[in-house]
Amino acid sequence: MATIRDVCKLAGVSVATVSRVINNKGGVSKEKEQAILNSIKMLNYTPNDVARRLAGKKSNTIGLIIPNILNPFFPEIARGSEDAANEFGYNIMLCNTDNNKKKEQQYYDMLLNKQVDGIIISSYTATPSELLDIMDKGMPLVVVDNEYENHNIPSINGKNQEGGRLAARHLLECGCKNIACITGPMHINTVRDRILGFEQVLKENKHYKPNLLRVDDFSLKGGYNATKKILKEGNEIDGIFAGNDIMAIGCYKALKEMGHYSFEKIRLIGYDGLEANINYLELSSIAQPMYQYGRMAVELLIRKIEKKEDISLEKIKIEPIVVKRCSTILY
Amino acid sequence: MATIRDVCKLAGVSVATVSRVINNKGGVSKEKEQAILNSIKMLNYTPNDVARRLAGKKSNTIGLIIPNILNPFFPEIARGSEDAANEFGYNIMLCNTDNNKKKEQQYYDMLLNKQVDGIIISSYTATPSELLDIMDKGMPLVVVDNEYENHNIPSINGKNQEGGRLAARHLLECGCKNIACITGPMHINTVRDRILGFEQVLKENKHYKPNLLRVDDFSLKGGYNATKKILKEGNEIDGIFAGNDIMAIGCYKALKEMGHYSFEKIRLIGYDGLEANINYLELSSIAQPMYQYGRMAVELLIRKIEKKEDISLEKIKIEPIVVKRCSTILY
DNA sequence: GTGAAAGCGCTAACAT
DNA sequence: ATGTTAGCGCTTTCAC
Repeated sequence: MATIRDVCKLAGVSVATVSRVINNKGGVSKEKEQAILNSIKMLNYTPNDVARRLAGKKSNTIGLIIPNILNPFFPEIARGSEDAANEFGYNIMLCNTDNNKKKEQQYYDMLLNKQVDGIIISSYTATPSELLDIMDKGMPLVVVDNEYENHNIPSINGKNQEGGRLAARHLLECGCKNIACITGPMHINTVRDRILGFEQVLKENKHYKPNLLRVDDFSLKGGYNATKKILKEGNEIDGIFAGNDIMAIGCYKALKEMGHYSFEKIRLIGYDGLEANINYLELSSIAQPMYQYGRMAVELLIRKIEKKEDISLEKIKIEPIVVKRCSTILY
Repeated sequence: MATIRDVCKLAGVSVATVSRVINNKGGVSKEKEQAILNSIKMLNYTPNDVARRLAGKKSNTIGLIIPNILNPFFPEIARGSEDAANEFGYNIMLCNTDNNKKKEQQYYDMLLNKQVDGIIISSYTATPSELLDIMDKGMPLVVVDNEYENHNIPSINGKNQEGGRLAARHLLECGCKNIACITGPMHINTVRDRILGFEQVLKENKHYKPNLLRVDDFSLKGGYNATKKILKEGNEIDGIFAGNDIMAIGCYKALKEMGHYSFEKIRLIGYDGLEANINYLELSSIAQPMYQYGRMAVELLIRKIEKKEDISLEKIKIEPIVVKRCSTILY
């Protein structure tokens, strides 16, 4: 690979002048600039990112810390981040933590050590003080799919309470009166918010039934088991709000096995609005634009990295929308 | 962050001695070694990867080039790679190409420029000579989910012909006589091989019907459309081999819409064996261990990176297995 | 406008 | 066994 020295020899100038040109610093005569540009073309020269980084510049790399790329929620965030990063000339470093604090910590260290320019993190387990520590070390950071109310940590998050309200209202509009809620672990902020909004609307409409709430794994099996249980207990149910689309699929499976082949008697709505490839049952869902979350996180990060803007107060909240499909709208 | 100089000052030795210790080069007295180790602990020192790389060592980073992380096939490869990489102290740089040659080329350049230690690539479009060029530049490389017969390019790939044969045999065993094949584009090597094996077995059993082959997009919609077409043409069909699981889901959807709610009259088998979360219809499939592909690719790469082994002749071929589920085995 | 030279943090000859 | 020093490829200050 050609180095800056090859270029400056060929162009008959010093390294400093070449550096000025490749960094658009100005103060270089037209002739020399042209000569340098030509030499760069000739040699097919690209400045070495590693050396640049060591000399105190950017590494053009962003770390992406997520729980698990196998969870269909995260590829959308990853792809959104990667597309945006690519447009700005950055690469994405992918880190799966399984919500394991030790792995998470290990990745912070690796990313700091590799001197990435910024970190995007989606985690149920990260505490505000851990994140603030990272920011204090001068590492820009944006949280995705979570937020920290009383701390200056920039984040992109859906309005989960509002999403819960939308789900409740939609099921009520469908005529449901006995609505169950089958959800993931309540220690997850987004989950708690969804339930909060959901129950609020039910209470307002006098349809709140506390015994129709079931907590289980955020997985297909979790949705399946919870649904089976709640039905076997003999509860009268005519609607289900599932904590996410994967659980909703599990619910559907359970319903089907118990003889509910159509959604006539029991309506079902999920959360997230996963891509059609995955939600091919076309279950209704409260959709959030995860791909955009990824994009926005990168854009925010880059405002900080490149323009030194203070983004610490930016807590972006995205409005969810109801996607009405065949599990709530009957034909 | 502490540097090697902070450590050597605190320990009262030279940088070289510290370097010897952190690289386990030996030839350091017990006392000094202990002093250095202590200083490292005190200062919470970690050698800077960027500086190390610039001084001619590894960057502990591996590039992963795939078509699209949104395609449920690739998260498994990504997660397998990442897990293995992590165990060896490496990070993964994620690159989505959409099988676009320009993006692919751009990523090669970025990864070379970033001086990653190796590249894993899954691509329908990359030509052998492009890949050999990269290897010639001293960049270790492993191909996943593809292989190049007459070139010394290391690869991890499923035995696709064998997979096609397994699919055909299984459908025949189920009593199918008029078996359609709905597949993705034939310019993809893996696809061609699957069809080859599939047709071979049908021919051997005198059940080959050339007019029952349909090529469409490797997507849910592709499977859906192809199935509708083939049925509307009035073909007598009692079995379908779908090119991958996503297409199989599309087939299922079409079958259902055309009145085939069970698999009694038309059996269906897909390919890949996607994770249960995604294939919750529990369609039968010819399964390949994509997660392992990712792991093995990293392990191979690291043998080359760390032990300088010649891996250019390693073309690993993985045996697929038949996963019999409710779309071929009826209860 | 241009160049020489120091320095980023580390490794590896080469000396001692 | 240990230290000195010259790079790795780039940026940037400081002279000129």
